[in-house]
Amino acid sequence: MNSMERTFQFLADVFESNGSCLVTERVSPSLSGSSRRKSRPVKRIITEDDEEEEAEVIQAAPEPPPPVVVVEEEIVQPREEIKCPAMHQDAAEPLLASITQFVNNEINEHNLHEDEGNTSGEVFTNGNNVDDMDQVPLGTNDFLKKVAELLQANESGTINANFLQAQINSLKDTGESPPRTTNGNGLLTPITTPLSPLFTSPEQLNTPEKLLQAMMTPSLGFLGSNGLGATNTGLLSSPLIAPSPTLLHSLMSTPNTPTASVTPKKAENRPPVVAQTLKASKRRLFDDTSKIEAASMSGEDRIDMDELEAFAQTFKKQRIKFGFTQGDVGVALGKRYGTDFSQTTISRFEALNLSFKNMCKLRPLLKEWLVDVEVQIEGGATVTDLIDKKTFHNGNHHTPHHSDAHEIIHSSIASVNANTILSRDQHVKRRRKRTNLDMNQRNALDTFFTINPRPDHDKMTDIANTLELDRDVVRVWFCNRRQKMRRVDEPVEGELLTPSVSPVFPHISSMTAMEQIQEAARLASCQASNDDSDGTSGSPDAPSNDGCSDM
DNA sequence: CATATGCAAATGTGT
DNA sequence: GACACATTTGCATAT
Repeated sequence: MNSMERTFQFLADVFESNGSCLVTERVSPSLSGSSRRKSRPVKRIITEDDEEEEAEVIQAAPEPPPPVVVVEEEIVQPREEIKCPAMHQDAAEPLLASITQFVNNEINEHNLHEDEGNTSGEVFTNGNNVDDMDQVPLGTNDFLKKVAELLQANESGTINANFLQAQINSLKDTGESPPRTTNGNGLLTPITTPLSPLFTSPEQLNTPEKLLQAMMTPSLGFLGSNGLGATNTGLLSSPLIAPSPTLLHSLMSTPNTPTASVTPKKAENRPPVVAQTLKASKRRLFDDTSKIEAASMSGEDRIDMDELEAFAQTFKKQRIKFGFTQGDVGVALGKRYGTDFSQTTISRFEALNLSFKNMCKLRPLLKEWLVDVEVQIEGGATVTDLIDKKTFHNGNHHTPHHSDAHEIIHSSIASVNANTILSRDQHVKRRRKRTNLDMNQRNALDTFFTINPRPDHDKMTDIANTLELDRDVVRVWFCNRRQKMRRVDEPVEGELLTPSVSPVFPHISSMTAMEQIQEAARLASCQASNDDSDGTSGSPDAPSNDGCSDM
């Protein structure tokens, strides 16, 4: 989608959202706690339906907005709460008319007088589409240029509601840019429709003027050549003058994608616990942490985020080009750094589905690996060679034993000058392989938890023995379980949550404590596949009998 | 088969 | 060492 398409698409959306709120309410971002999870993915490539945070960071930029041609301050400032009355279908027309009028005014005022445009502080470095606008003299910003382009095509000095609507319809129907050719509907009538009475407050983004201003602001995504915004280089594109992201979110909001402005249940000193359930489904944009981090950043650092995105993109491209799968990369990294990563992690990295911090942490590793691979290939190595090596390593993957990893690295991966890295990563603290609890173990643990969520050391040991699990695994399980329970117990508004105590056993709730204990013990012993279920070791029943006392 | 994602295990940090 | 809480990471499985 080019800027014009987006612009019109936006308009189309606006008019299409019957009965919907053009600008949805949004609570103060700083407190919104919309992300209950402290750390959320960095992904910031805005997709059509992204409705949350994102530019908060940018907005927090301390720098004052540079002098700009068209963008007025009022849209540089807006933040926090933005509400508006719902815009109904019948309000569309007046609004459309207003927009049209506004555009006309803007054009007249800013551009049509100017000749070859690009006068005052005008910068259009991204110059997308500019070239094919031969004689469009507009010089204020892309949007107006587009409008002018259309006008020109329409051979009219003005545009009107019908024309706009036609463009919108055209866009909606074809999914393409509105045609440049004459629209020819005799659409030269100046607009006379007054502003919709629905939009009156200057504080809100509910006037066509503001809508347009928003649209004309590259950082809002309606203009510019891509969704990254990184390539918008003109003054108007400067993130520093970006209007509140709130605007964007508001603008992008639809009834179906409510701005998840979840009110934090607790004060900032104790951030709300995250219910990962919902969050995980939509890892996206900047999280609170990122915002904070980014907010404290200045210029260059912030660019880093763009670099991050760019790198992720590049990385993926190269990776694919070289024929590596995500899993391959994960393993390769393991060889180099002693701690391999899963396909999942690589996938998330590429998709920017990691926290900002996490992205930053992984980037250098991936970067090095990529560089080495590139060097090797340039040095004559065939992709096949690399893949072979890679494959070879894969073979060892299943024996992720610390020391082994090093051997492997030294021997085979030598190709990729791992030496450097290795020396630096002698520590190689391997992450414990994720334990996969089977159903019986889960059930038993849940039951134990029901009985006593905080078993002491001894009970923990008993449970571990009973379930044939590492005591640490059990301990961690209880920790995580309690964590989960807290989340459930303190659900944030609007969150779907399951009962705190896992209903693993449909019948469990009707059981007495003792029955539950016995059941747990039974399961435990069953799954243990051992013989001495009669408790010669005293384990099966021990934890239960003792443990139940406190419940 | 490769990649994306839900859920939760493991880890890090501070107390 | 244990706990709470936040965060990272990966298994299992969906796409």
